[in-house]
Amino acid sequence: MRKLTVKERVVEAALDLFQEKGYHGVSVEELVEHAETSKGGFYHHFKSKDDLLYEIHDIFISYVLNETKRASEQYDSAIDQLDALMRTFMNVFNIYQRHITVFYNESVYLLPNHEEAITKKRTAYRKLLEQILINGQRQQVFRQELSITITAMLIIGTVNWTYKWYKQDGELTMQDITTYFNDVILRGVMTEAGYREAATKQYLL
Amino acid sequence: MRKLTVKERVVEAALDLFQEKGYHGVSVEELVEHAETSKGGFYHHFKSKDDLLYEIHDIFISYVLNETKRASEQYDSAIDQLDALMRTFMNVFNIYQRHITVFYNESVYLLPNHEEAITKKRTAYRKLLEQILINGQRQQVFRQELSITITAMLIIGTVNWTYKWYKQDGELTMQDITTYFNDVILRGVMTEAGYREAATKQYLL
DNA sequence: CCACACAGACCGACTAGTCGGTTCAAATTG
DNA sequence: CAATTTGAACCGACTAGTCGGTCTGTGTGG
Repeated sequence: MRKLTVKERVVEAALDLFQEKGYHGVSVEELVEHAETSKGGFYHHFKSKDDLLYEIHDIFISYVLNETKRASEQYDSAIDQLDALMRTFMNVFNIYQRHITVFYNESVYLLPNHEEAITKKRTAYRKLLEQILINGQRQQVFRQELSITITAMLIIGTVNWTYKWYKQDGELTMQDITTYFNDVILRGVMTEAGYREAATKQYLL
Repeated sequence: MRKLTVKERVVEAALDLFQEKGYHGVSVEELVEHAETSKGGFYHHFKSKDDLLYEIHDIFISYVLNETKRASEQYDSAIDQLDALMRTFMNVFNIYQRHITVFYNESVYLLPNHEEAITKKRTAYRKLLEQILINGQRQQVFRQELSITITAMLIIGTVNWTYKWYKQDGELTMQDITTYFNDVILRGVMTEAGYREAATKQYLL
């Protein structure tokens, strides 16, 4: 385990403190104390307190976006793609839950200054999911009468909300949760043909 | 339309401003200006700025809790109950979307001071939903292998997340959205017997 | 005249960000 | 290889401003 840089220590401290007390509940003073650095050190690496919040967001959203793209490109079947997307997102919880929590709690304060950069990546992610749903309709495995937009929102809502209640040391693992989610969502969106494919591939309980 | 009281004007102003700029993005100064009152007026009605945030939350959660209880008590069938719960929650969006937005965005800052009061009502709501799912399993209309906890979280996540993207003046009405949500979720959780009941009752697309 | 609703000047605590200064390791030079 | 230079990393006292909350005063309806 290599020694952490100051910048990394600051991010670590921020994740712990922001998650607990919120962005506005933690002063830069308190932050640098936990990170075992100083005000000077902090402002050497970050333009502002706001800038730190943005970086935390970007670390996480970039990772999710890349991983999801990579994962879904490995498959042709929309059912496989949807499963991959879900698993990818749920996997990053184990690494990035603190980032996600901080991001969703504080995004109101972040938006005015970094709106463009944020919206871009979030839209890209939504499009990725919507494309999978469209693929599924083309492949006749997802029902034609589905609204792409609303279905996408249902899925995003389901996975995103997990940050509000998932506990890493709880009795449910991310594996379990994803399996359940996939089961309910797939059954909810699939056609008969899709059902047969998913059953064969053991996606259902 | 009767004249609004100072207290009501403050709450109205808070909902508009907090939704846009967040709780910490709005000073009491700015708030009372928008509400066309003064600091004295504000502190005559509220113990603190924090207290206002709590009231906003309580107005909304109390309403949802009562309405949901009332709605689900009207039915014996778990399918009807789940539909009623969904419709109730989605309906309050048209009245309380601003409350909900403020509440979820700022709940981190609210918790330390009002933890007990908040947790109580939120837990009550979750229990209500879980009980409906259990009823459904007893009635053999929801699948036995469902995890009550995870399914409840999927549903709560789906409906709660709506505050992030639903626009009152958008092309989708809350009616449309709820119908889609119900369709996907019901298909996801039901047994064959449940499917026949729901189809008869026109809950599916 | 008194209780209540409200006004707004004021206070004190707190905090984001600055800035002159220090350290130290690596690059440059003679 | 020592002597010297350089500059990035880091420090922390300080500032300028903000903002939640208080307090005294004032008008008003009963």
